[in-house]
Amino acid sequence: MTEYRYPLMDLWTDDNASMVEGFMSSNHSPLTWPPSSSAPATNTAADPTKTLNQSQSSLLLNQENLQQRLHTLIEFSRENWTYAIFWQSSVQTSGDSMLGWGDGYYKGEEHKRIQKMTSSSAAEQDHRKKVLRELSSLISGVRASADDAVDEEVTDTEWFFLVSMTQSFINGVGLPGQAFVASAPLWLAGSERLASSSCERVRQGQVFGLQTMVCVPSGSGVLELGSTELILPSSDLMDKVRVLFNFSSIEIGSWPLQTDQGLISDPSVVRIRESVDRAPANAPINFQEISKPIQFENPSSSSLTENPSRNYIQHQQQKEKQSFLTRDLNFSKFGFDSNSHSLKIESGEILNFGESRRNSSSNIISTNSQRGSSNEEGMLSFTSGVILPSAVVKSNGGAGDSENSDLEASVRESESSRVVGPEKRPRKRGRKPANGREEPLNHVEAERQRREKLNQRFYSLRAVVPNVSKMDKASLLADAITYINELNMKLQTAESDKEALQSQLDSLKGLASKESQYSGLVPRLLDQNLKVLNHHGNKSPETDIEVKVMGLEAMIRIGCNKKNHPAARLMVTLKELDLEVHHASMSVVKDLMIQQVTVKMGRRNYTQEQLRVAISTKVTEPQSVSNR
Amino acid sequence: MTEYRYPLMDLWTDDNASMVEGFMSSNHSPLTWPPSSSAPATNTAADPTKTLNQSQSSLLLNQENLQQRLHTLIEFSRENWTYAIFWQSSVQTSGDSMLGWGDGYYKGEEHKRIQKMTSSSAAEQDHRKKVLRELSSLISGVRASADDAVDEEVTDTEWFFLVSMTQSFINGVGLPGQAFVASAPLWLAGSERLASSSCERVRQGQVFGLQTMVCVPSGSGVLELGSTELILPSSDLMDKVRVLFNFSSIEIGSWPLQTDQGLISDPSVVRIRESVDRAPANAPINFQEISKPIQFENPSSSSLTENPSRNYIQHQQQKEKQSFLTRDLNFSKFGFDSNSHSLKIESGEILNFGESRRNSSSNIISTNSQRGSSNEEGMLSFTSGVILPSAVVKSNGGAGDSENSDLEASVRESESSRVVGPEKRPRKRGRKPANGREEPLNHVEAERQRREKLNQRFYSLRAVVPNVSKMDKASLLADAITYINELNMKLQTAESDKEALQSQLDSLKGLASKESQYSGLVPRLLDQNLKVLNHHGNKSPETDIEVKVMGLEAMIRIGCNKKNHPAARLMVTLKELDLEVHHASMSVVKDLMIQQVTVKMGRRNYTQEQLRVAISTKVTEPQSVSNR
DNA sequence: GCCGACACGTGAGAC
DNA sequence: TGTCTCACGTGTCGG
Repeated sequence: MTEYRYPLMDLWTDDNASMVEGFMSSNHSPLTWPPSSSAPATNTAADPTKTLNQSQSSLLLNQENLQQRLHTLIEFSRENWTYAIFWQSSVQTSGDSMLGWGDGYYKGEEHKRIQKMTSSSAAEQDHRKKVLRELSSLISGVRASADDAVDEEVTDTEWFFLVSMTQSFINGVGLPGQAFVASAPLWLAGSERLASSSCERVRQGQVFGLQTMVCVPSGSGVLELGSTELILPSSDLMDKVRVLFNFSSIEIGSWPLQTDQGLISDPSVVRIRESVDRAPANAPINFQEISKPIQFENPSSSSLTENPSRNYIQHQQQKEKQSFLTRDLNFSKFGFDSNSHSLKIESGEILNFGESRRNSSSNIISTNSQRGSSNEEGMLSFTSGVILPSAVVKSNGGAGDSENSDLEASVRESESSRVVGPEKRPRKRGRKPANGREEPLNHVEAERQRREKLNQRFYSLRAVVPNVSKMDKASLLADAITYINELNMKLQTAESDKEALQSQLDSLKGLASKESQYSGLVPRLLDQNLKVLNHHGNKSPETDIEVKVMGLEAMIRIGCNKKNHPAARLMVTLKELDLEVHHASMSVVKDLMIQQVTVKMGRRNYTQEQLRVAISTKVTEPQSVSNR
Repeated sequence: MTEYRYPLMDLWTDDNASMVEGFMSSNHSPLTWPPSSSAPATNTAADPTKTLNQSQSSLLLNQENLQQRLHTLIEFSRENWTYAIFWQSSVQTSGDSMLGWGDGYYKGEEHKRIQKMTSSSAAEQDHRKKVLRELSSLISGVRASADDAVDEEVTDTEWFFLVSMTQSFINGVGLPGQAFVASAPLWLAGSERLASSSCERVRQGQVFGLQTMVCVPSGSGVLELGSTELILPSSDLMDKVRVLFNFSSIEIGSWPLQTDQGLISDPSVVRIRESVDRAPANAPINFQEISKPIQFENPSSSSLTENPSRNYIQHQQQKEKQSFLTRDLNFSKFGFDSNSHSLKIESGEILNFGESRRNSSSNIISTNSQRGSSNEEGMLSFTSGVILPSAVVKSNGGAGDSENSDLEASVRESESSRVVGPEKRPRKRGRKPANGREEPLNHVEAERQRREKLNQRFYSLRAVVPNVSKMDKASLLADAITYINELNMKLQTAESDKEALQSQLDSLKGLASKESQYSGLVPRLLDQNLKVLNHHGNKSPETDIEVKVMGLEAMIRIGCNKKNHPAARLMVTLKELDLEVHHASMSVVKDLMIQQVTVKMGRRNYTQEQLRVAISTKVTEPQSVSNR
């Protein structure tokens, strides 16, 4: 595949600034999380050279785009989700798989703004504000008005969302982990359900006012949604997730309703159950230990493939090796060094190893400003550091964690553009101090960042446009244009179809209502169908299901109303459960259809109860989206 | 509005070349008009300063995008349109309004390829080929293999489309003009209807095999569609036009069916009725006379607004004034000068006055290669020249007309990159011949064109993405991304709604079908569904299907391999066909599954053959992955 | 060696 | 004033 690589960066920092500002300052609604909020993500692999190869698969999650998708998912959903988080999976050097913060979008609770604080005490509130204030002060200098921040209340869910950034789940731990390992969505609705969960995080969510939490595995991670409202499972959400997060691999079309217990086939996978959540808070963060073993600093040991662009990276590493060391060394300072108040984030600090070359005058460590990169060869695997202080609800360690690279960037920036007092360690190496004039050098940097930003956008676009033929920028744009046109077209067609159907329906309704005989039945049917429109699958009352499992064979007998093609539903269900129909017979008596099927279990073995539950949930669901 | 201006260019010429090639050469199907075909357009105003202001309204039609939209409109339409043309409106200095060629997309007649020539005589065919050959020779050098062009037949509609490029309509003349003036769509269906039209063009269309012609006013012009098939009016098309050509102003939502006569409120508007069409063919084209009075050459007389960017234009004009003159002077040569054989079109010749500055080394007249610009301050209003030879079906005047700026571009190009024999007039002004070395100069030019192309794409993207906030490139990209996501979302929602409605409808139909009176609607619906079903037709070999229809009941027997859940497929198929299962039985013998089903037909009545085809296509389809 | 695509540094306009 | 965006010419890489 000879495609051009676009550097995969996360975000441009002007949006960062707005995020911080939006969250901190009082004149913005603190409940509306700006679209670009994010925090360091976990990377997909600790070895950057491996990640480089991965980055050439064009389906990689890219942060910006991720944010957009989360945004779209939440805002266009019928249900009122409070937040969405994408937990990004990664493989540690130890071989463990881990889910860490990928990106998140916080919408907030709509009607809670007035009677804001329901559960949290004033002390807790003070604590939160304090943390945020410290965080804010760390990033102060972003805007002049940042000092008067955090006088706004911090809602429970807001806080829950915030601290989520620090969490991670190893090897199937917790709700996201379970969903990921089982490759099956988990839907917890109802406070009791949440409260009784085995997942500490879920219980905490319940404490913070959540009533619904959902985890949907999707591609390289897990999508988590939470709501303070009670939201029942619907295929609608699944469809949306499939559309927005279609990573070609995972099929989430049909899924039995599951609790977070059960259905995890191999219990041994859950190794370190909740150990993360029980890690001590306030643990000092020493990134030094963690970043050291990362191969990134040892280019000679990671010559896996002779990828030409990889040579760039290595070359880049050679040049910047020492800077990395110093950065990592200084890294533990963040959040504890009160001198960093004066640090300033310049817009557009972007981690930029994805770019191929730099000319000699610019061996800059252009770090990603807001989030650790989760998707490019440049990512530094700070994630291993993120694991440690997870679930830190107090002290600035937790919150500050999300800002580490930001701070790093600001450190670098302060070196390059401002004259900072001498440090113990030779921090200043990042930039050649003298290159003649100083002003154009900054300009150069700014321009570089602008280019970077643009490229970032390009890559994001690349991710949402299917079938981009030539990886070429121009072709990409052209394809995007045609794609948009096609989408408009399809949408238009779909909606005119919808209209036609609706009118057809209306006329039919008019007819049907004239019939005296059916007038009793029609309203019910309509009702039921309207529910279908709302995508809530409720059981029709008069369905009885009998399942008998005998060894590898099973017998299923269902009696139900003949409407809505129960035979099709049952057969599709069996197909999805991977049950091979051995014999089947359906008969209709008046309005009742009786189906009797014998199946052979294929690769999967279900218990009688599992089978019964799966079939009954699936079959009584009016609408299955499995076929299309 | 403080937005950055993107240069509004029409097309990049590599696509041009492919267009010419695709149309000319024999190894490409000549019926498939490449997506980038186009021809000189009329401008929206003769005064460039006015146009400049217009160009800052972001809704301006841009050629490339126009082409895309036409493409989309045709290809995604249910009906089988043969071509689509957008007639761009413009205001002459005389105050007259005029519709001229904006852009066109030719799809062709699908099944006519074999028995291609139906009406045109061999002489006519020769004539067409000759014209095309001359045209081809004019542009020869584009590709090495361009010499053996035009041995393919030129179909009637192809020719009709081609000569349309030369036509224009003043003040409500002709079908497009009437539609434009009346702001109402005109739909002519049926040969008689066309033949009896007052519009010469329409009658000619009928002669060339069209059965349907439609003109829909849209924004700054009129969209014309034609088809060799009989297509009855539908709101579907109108909707599509509204979506694709939504210029915010014109509402074409509901409209009475109208002929081309009548409904023009002010008959006086139709001033020069058909005078254009009756202009003598073969009239020599003297652009000199026409281009002279155009204000464009007289910047001092057009100081309407003190737009800063306008200063650029004027400055630009000052610099290039003389070139324009020479160009226009030389213009009449095109198509008659056999010496121009050796001219070459290099890719990416773009009319480029929209760009603000050029450094001193590049006072180039970068002309638009294929089409005259219809939308930017740089447009030359060649349209006034185009009027004259309109409806010229013979002589190369008609066809060559569409290539004038192309030729101009090639002239310029030949000057810049190749050493051409000395011309009578000082053509060479376009480029400073010496700037030191020669090789990097070409590189510079290439790079410039590449940038131009990119900008062009950007602008096109800008046109299809609504609500682009900041005109900034990066923001544009970001907005495009969110827009795509939103579209996907909406589409998904719409389709699930559609599905829900459909099922609702199905269930209701089940009820209503008991009323015998309402089977009149069925055939159309059925047809539609069968088309959908016939979309894919790969049958697996060892499936045998037996269908017997007896009145309202039908019996289906299928024997096939038990793999891939044939029962589920059959049941889903029956569900989709709205067949109510009365009884079914499936049994497996070794690898063979035998299914036997009796169904009752609901609202739809199928013939035995219909049912058999529908079921077999559907059931033998392994997986229907309609989306993506 | 030519061509296309890209990133880069740079000067300049806009706010 | 700085900040941001842009177009331009150039060096360079890969096909």
